[in-house]
Amino acid sequence: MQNKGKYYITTAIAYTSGKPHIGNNYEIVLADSIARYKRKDGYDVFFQTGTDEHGQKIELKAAEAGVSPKEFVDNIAGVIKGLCDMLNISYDKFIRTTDDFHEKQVQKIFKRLYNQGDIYKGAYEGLYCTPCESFWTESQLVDGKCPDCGREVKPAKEEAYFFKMSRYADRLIDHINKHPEFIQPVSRKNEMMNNFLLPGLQDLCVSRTSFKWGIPVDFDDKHVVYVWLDALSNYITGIGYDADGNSTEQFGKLWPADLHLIGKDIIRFHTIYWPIFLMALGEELPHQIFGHPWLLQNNDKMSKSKGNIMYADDLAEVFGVDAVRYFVLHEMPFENDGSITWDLMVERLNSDLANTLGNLVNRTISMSNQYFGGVVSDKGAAAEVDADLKAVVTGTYDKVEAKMDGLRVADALTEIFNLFKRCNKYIDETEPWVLAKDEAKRDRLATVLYNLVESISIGAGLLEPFMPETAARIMKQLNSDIRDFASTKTFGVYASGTKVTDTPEILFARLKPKEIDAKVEAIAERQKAETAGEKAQENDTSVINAPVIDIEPKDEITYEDFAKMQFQIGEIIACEAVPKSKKLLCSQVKIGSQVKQIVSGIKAHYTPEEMVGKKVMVLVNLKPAKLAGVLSEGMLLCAEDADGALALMTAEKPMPSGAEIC
RNA sequence: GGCGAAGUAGCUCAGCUGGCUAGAGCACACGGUUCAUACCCGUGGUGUCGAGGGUUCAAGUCCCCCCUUCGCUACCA
Repeated sequence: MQNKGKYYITTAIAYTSGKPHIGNNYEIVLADSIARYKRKDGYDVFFQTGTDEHGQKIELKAAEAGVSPKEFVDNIAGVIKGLCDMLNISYDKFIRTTDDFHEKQVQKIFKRLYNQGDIYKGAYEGLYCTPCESFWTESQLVDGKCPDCGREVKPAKEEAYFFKMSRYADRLIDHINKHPEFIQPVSRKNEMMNNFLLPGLQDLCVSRTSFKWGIPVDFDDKHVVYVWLDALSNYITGIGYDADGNSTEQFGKLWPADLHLIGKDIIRFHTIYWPIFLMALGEELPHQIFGHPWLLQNNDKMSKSKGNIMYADDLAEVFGVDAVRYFVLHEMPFENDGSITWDLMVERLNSDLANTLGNLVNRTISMSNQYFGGVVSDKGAAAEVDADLKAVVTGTYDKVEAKMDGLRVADALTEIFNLFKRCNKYIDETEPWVLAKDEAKRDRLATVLYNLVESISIGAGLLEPFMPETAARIMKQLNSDIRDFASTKTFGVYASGTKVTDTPEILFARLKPKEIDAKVEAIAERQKAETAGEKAQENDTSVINAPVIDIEPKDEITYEDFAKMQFQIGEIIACEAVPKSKKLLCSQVKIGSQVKQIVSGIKAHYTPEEMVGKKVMVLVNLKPAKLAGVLSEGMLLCAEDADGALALMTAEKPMPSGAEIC
């Protein structure tokens, strides 16, 4: 194949807060298939993946585990890299955001953007609404007041750096409109335009002072660079970008990226903030960003304590690496989420891999051995039925190519399997076992088997980017080299007279769903045991390493300020979800002899049933307000942890409804 | 509440700018075959194309309204 130019593809970098499950690994298998395909198709491919290793969550998790953040991420990054290698991921570069060169460049980038005036510090002082905990731009204010609650906005207390997004918004809108392929699938493009770009972009906070585990802002070391400027930059730092203009030759060659493959949850950051950062740096924008759907396990939430998380290494142990690759690639639709279960895995393995492909290779080799001692020769005894077989087989590359151009990887695989199905049909059409009984048809029989071996070779050549091990195993049994794409378009390349193996190996063994039950059960038990172990460990270290949370201090208040607030114990006597709202619960709260209706955003943490009967802390004299159209006459108080989990405040000893809290 | 997507055979889904008797895979049933991993090949669907209106010679495909599910977003006192 001629050189078609460079192709730079990336995945999102994986967050090192824990071991990723199969739903996370899906992305990198998809990226690997595309990378291998493009490479084989004549592109000079550079494929980068890696890990995102900073942030408060990791700082906390490391503290919980009683190790330094660096030790923590070293461990997880090792696990993630191990999974990549296990899955045969052909990455050219595995970048870690704790890599020295990355950290240095992020600092330089930050400084440069600051010097250019794209990043500014505390410019929002005076436009911060404390009750709403929101920053507002001048244009968003209504009569100079908070557009949400109508109250005065005050100077911000949190010192932070912001990126002036609005400066580039129009250019980005223009770019998106002129490049319809930029955001894939297109439905995502509309979401970005309608929700963020057209209503007006807010500036983005790009630094934090509330935790330390990050890249320090070198000219103001109270601050660390907040996630996106750090993480997204990996796409350029990994290939030798330099913010001072001394980028490497490699960077000049590879940038802009041809494809950023990411999950649909982070499309906003890749299609809005990242392009704008690049514009600010004067670099070209990536050609395409594909926000792929998710691979879900049933509709069941995966959790370790339930023992139902599917990890790539467990799956590979039961089914084999290529079966896992096949499954995630085949089962994933282009736009909607796919689902994975053990039963579905078994079904796909049996029908596609064992029956259609494995059995085809096996029966072909068996016949060659049986009739010709394994020697496959083209005797030129053609017949009419051969024409269609050859047409289908040699035409498959073009079909696959068309699908891959549109990133329709699942459909590309289907085309390849259609080739194998056509081969099975060809066996029925030619009936080699009948030919074998007639000595006069020996040449014809040889030719039929040659045609089959040649067809399988072509199919294996096409299959290689998706299932590299399988392709290699097939060609080893056929005693020939793997085919390049060019030679999959010509029939008759397999060397006539080659002897295939006389001990055909089963490529994929059929499985019965029951056979894997025991293995699945063992995996579940192991996961449960691990969580139990982790919990025990947490308890052991909880006294010395208990995680703590620091929040931004608010202004000092006087006793008079405090005395204005009336807190009482309230008993929740009824509770129901607020219709048409996703997060709100509406409770009837008995406070002394009166009953107040209070709406709270805690649906994700408590069910209405759980709420009823609780005696909780209530701020009683808060001005009533309507939430989602429902009147709320007070506030239930909760504690909130770093992950946003909520816990209602209750009295330490039983207290009657209405008791004052003072 | 705003914006958007989807609702097609038991299951998973294709059906582009409207056009001939609405398709594929899996599962199921029957028939054929035996080289092969009880495999392969063939045959089999009266599906209200979510409900109801409308445009048109013609609508799963366009318009209106409704229902359901999902995504993004807002609210979250």
